[in-house]
Amino acid sequence: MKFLDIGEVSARSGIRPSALRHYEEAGLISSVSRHGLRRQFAPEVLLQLKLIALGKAAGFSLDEIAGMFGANGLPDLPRATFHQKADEIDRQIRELTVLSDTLRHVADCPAPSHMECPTFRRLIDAAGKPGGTTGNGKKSKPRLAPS
Amino acid sequence: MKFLDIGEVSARSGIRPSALRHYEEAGLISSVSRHGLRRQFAPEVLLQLKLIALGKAAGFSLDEIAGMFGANGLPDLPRATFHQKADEIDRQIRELTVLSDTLRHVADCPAPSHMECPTFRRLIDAAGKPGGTTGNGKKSKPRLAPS
DNA sequence: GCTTGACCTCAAGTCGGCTTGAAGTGGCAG
DNA sequence: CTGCCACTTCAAGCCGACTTGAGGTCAAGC
Repeated sequence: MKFLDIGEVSARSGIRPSALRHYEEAGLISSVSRHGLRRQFAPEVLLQLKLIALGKAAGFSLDEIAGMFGANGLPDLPRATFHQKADEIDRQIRELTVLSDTLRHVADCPAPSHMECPTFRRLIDAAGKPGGTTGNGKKSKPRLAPS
Repeated sequence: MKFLDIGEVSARSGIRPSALRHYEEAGLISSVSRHGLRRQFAPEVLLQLKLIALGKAAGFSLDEIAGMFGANGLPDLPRATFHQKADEIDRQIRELTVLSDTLRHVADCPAPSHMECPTFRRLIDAAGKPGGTTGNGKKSKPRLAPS
């Protein structure tokens, strides 16, 4: 069995060793053994890391991700939870769509004051509404992978 | 002209006074005057705050948002910039769509090991690609509104 | 057998976006 | 006039997700 040491995992995943150690500490991944001091990772970890990246992109915290995909990398949460997460993301998508539309409108609308443009206000109002979910306390923000 | 003091803005927007002061300091909003010590806000600030919420939901930092919509609340960047931001957001939307699809798949696919499911792997691979876009390495994280 | 260089641990630092706390101000109801 | 209480400022603290740095270990190549 060919294991990977942290440098190789880092090179192949683009994730820094310090972050990988951090993930291991957080229980998101696990090394199969040590070679001397050095962690040895199974190749599957690369796939797990993609999953983690995905979760992060969705705005989940490392803890949440750890909950979804155990250190073994296999998802085993109640299906309903995933649907719920997916719904949450879909809501986020709708908001982003509004934002995108709004930005394009702002770019194109010749009105002197956007605040008075009905289209603009309609767009913004639409953004405010999405489902009253707004009271929670924390939202994540995803951007793609940190280089 | 009827101005709002910070408590009223807070009540109407759901944003804490401390956050509003923070926004003012960051140049995202501005108070029109003071009544004694107290900031007086024009009612338009409520609309501006929606814009800000929108921007945050999109993952922009406060600085970026301040850049898009000045303290006057009026966007006055070069139109091309807005189109560019919109394109960026559209890209983000595509990524989130993949994630949402993946989560639903995970919830529904009966395969014993997702890692071996071709659909799953295809989705994950798709997610991995979106490549080098912003390369910035950091984006903010929105979870729902902080209560 | 000694150097090298990739790895190790642990503590502390960083950054964004606020929140919290202490100490002060001042408009307005009574 | 007095007291209240919402506001004010400023500094410090917090959280998540890492990064950085100091000091240490150790397998392998010369």
